[in-house]
Amino acid sequence: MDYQFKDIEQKWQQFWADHQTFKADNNSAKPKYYVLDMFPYPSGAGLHVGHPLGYIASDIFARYKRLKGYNVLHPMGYDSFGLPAEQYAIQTGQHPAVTTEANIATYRRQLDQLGFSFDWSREVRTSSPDFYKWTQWIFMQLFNSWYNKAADKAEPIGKLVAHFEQNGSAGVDAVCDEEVAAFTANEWKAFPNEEQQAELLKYRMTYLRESTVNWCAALGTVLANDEVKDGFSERGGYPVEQKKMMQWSMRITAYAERLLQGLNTIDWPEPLKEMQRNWIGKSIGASVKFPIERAAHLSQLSTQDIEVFTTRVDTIFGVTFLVLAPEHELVPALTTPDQKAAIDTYIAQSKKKSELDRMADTKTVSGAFTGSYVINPVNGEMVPIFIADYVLAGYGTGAVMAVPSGDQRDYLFAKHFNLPILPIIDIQNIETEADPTKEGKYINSGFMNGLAYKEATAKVITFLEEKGAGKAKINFRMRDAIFGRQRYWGEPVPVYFKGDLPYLIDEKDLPVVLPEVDKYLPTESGEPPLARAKDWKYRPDQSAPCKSRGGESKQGAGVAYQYEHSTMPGWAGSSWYWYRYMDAHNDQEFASRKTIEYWKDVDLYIGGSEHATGHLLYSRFWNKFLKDLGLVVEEEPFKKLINQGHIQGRSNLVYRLIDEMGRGTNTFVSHGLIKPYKTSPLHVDVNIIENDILDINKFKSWREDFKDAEFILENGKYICGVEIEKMSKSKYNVVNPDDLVARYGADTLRMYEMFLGPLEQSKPWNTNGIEGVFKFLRKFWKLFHDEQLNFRVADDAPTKAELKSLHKIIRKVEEDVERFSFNTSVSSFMIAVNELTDLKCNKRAILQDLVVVLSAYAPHICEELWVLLGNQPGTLSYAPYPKFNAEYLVEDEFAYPISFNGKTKMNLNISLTLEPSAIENFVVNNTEVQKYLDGKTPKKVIVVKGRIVNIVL
RNA sequence: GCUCAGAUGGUGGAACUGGUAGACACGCAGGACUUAAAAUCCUGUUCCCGUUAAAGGAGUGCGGGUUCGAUUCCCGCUCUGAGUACCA
Repeated sequence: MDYQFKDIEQKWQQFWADHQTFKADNNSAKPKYYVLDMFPYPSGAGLHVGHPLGYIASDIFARYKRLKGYNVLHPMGYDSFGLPAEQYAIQTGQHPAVTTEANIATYRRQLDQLGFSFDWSREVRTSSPDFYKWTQWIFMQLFNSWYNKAADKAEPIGKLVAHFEQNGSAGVDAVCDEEVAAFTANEWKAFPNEEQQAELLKYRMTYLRESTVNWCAALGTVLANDEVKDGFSERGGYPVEQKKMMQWSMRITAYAERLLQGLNTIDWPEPLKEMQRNWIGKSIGASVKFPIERAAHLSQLSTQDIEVFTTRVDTIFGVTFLVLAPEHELVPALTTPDQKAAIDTYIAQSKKKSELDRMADTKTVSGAFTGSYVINPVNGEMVPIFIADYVLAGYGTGAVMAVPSGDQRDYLFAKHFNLPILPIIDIQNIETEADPTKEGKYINSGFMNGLAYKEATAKVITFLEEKGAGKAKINFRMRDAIFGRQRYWGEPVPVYFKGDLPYLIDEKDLPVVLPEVDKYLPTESGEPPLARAKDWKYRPDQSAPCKSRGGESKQGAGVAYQYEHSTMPGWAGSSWYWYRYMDAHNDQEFASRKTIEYWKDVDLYIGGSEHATGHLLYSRFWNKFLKDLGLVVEEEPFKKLINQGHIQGRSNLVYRLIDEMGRGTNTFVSHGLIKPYKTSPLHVDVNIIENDILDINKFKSWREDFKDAEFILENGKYICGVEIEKMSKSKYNVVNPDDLVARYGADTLRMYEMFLGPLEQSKPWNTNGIEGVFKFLRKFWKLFHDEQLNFRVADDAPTKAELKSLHKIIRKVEEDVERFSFNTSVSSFMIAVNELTDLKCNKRAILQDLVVVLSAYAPHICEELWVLLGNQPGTLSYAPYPKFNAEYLVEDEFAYPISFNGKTKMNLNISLTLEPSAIENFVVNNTEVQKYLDGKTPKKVIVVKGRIVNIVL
């Protein structure tokens, strides 16, 4: 039979599904290996040809590891909460669950036809109540925990309460809100419960507080920093403004240092680690308090000082002014009556400036004087206070000490406002710009004069600490993550309110299921969509008895409390989902201790780098938290991570001739001939084009108005123009895997996607060349068949040449897969099959091993041939990978390249047993070499055994 | 601006620790088979000069350097892509 990929692929996909061939065992004597893909959001558009790239790579790896004798966990699921389904629901009234279900069905069909070896019995969906029950449960653990800096880990809140009861707030070293109260043990015990709860909320790992959020009015929701790009929402591109709101937050900053340090222990791409480091943004410096000069108008001011953060506390004698962000809370109080007008104007001005303007315009210097002064703690000098929008309210303390001699922004500001610029290091050159040098000795710096950078910094910090005016401090750029979204299609937060205070619902009442609503929009009063749910209230007294506490059932008319109306953000479910795959159907725990101890962590994670500062950071955070509570065993969840590149679209263009009136005609000019004509380019469906040549008939029937189109051809063909851009429907450049599978089969598509180039490289999709892979598979099929296409393999002993081809590929694939170089293995498979075809090899001893080696890449055709070879159906996936034997590759001769001054001129066959001196002798006396030598004696002869001979003339 | 990644034929790419640059494939050209097409097979294909299948020369973004020998290492630059942005 000929290679009937359609029948073969359907048959084996069915077989794998029926026999659960890839079901992983939670208990095995084999070593474990966990291969994970970033699970997709099931969008309505389905998969395009770029999506499976990473899945194909991980599938090859997973299949390879099975052959190598590992117990492989390779699951798949759906990150199925998200905005598009909700937007669609708003437009159509269709429940997001319905849309999501339909989209998942499409995804599943598309994934299935590519022959992935997923263990579908473990499928997860973040929007399913069985799953989000545990997302809510983890939220509850976060609510019930605080971060103990002394232990450097999160601990149950009960431990903190016990401390309060014993010692009051003294001796607590926690990561918490800034304005926590100080109290004794007795005071604590005397607090009413509400006050205790309010105080505890300032310590919890997830907490409620008023924060400035990115509010997107068009989407009716709050966005995370990484969902905002240049002042616009990443999704939809709507304007985003700053707004103060009560919001759930996650105390990820507690883990800043551990998140940073952990990066050194994991095998991730360096650029990705760098992105996380920048995001965490650790800077080591000092905080300094500048006492406010007590001018008459400041008598009412509550605070004594202005605190700044600086990384160059050594330059403090060079401070000639202070700058506050316009939004700084002390600005109104500091402003003197005669400066009030100027300050108000400036604040109004900078408020008007959008985020975008502020970024675009970094050159113009602007600011205003408050009229007030502070005292420099090191020398008692009066320092004027300005406001300017180059200081950001959200970073550090929102105030900086300005050292114009060392900082360029301060320098420009000083020039503009005619403020003094004081050099503080002897070698500083501040003629035209600031000089931030750390070399040289200090001058104009009081007790630091004559010192070098290191001693000076140490000395000034000691001085400030003794005076109580400052201390060494580490500052992080990373902020706590806002955890609430004013949307419908997300996990409900398992919290209800008594007055203003949040309380967790009882664990036995999990999951809090998303209620039905009439519309998926915010209410008229601006409440989130969940506020629309009718009679959606929590009645703690009516909830069923809790067995673990042995409580009694109290039926009756309990008080009804309001649930939290915001839902969790998109990253909630994806921050722990890999644990659920370990034990996907457990209804007692998010995953059992036993399975977690077995699978531990993800050995290989493949996905896009766009998740660097979102999903991948939040996942590490939750993992560390779960580790602190002893719920999981590893500090880092993803041991090794590979970023697959992005597949860009490759658009094809036709060129429509424009007539004298400037109107488009129905004549199209081939790309190579457009120069003399006036044309306008037009996107054309890439699916009616092959090798950039337009199929004219298909073009005519593609769109009604082109049915009478005429063409100006070159060499009888219409050649299209090419442009690389994003893959999108409007550009007609979307290539659907379904079409390619129908035409060439999944095995061809899988191998072609790998053949395209290195996995980690981004590249435009180009279907040109897929034929080469298809031909290869047919050639492979033919090895097992005679001229009449009857299956025929011989049991003869293989020849040396055949064994050499086989063992070359056995070793090559091992090496390539281990270093994720899938493209080079595909080439090597082609070479092997070309060689065996030339050798007319149809020996079972060779072909059977070749089938095993290729099966990771092209599983369907290999399963079919495996059975034709007489093996049990379904055993191929767990067959042992053939053992490489170096003996078959041993050569006794090598064609040494002979080069003169590094230029290769010829090759000479020389025995590999010869030693360098003998080789030199042989080469120099060779008549051909003599010709090149032309009677001269070589200055030097370099011989590298088994590699090269270089003759220096 | 800063950080990171990259640049090799007409195209995708290969060359793993410095050792025959262009493997493998696409495309193109020519040929075989065929009434024709598809499929298949064969030959050629980095560029320049040139021919009897000669013999040369240049060549991995640009300019230097180290080395017997550099796509690979070092220095300086150009361009492309990604991330980030007044971070004190």
